Amino acid sequence: MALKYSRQRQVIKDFLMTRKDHPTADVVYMNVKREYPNISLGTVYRNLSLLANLGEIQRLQVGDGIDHFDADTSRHYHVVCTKCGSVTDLAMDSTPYDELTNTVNADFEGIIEGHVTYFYGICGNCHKKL
Amino acid sequence: MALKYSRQRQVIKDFLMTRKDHPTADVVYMNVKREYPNISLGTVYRNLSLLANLGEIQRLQVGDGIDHFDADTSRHYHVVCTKCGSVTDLAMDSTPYDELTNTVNADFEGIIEGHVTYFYGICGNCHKKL
DNA sequence: CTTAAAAATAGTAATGATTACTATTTCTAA
DNA sequence: TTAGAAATAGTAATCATTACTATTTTTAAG
Repeated sequence: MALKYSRQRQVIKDFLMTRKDHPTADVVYMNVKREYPNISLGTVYRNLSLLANLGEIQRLQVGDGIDHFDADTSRHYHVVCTKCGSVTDLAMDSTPYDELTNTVNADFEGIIEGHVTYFYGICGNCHKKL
Repeated sequence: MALKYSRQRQVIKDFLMTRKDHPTADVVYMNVKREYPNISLGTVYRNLSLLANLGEIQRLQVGDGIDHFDADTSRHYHVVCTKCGSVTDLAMDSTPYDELTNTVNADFEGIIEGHVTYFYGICGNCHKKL
């Protein structure tokens, strides 16, 4: 099953690349619908999953039960605001990431391939409002 | 709404304390049903959520879309096996945890309260079989 | 030991994100 | 140009979890 070009997939990825707020499939759907009115929600889900599996985008499971997506595949962390639910990028070099993986691998009887970390707290915007 | 004792809640917590494999609500239900045949699935969900909110147990969202539960509320990490899906405890002191939180707080414009981390890889059992 | 109000339960229906299905349309290599 | 593979739109199904409601438990006070 060779991958075949699809206009819809391109539009979905293009849209995701314009956003830094890690939208859900439903948000992607509602926005893409504006320039592609008869796109199907199933198509959005299918392509987001496909792109995530190909490693072209990242799937984030931040704990609210809804998958979020990020077109930035470089290694970076995320902060989930416990007040407004926003998901924002966290600038940080990858040294702590590698250190943590190595520390854990040292005395684990299997193989640690990596880890996912989500930070929780009050985002900049909500903090200003207090 | 003061908390009132319930036999069901006690049985649910007692069962969870006997397990180290971080069972899902459905697994808890099936097991508790054996000694409490007419317990309801809704009761299991309601009490697991209640206990988690009270801080008496921990809810784990490991990425498989199903909530897992852990009666051990001490701070510790978990490894999710990418082969068999098992969730196992990881012995590690909390120094890396605090360090990571502090590192991130240093230049973040909001407030980081904590973070959740899940390690992914091959568990000890699956590793032996290779 | 009653009893009455609050809380919890069992059983069932509803919710909501996601996936599956299918007839039709779109891609693309020959 | 065309044929077969892949993708889509639209809809139905899935499945973990939550909501609802009549009934049962719990518990504190008389």
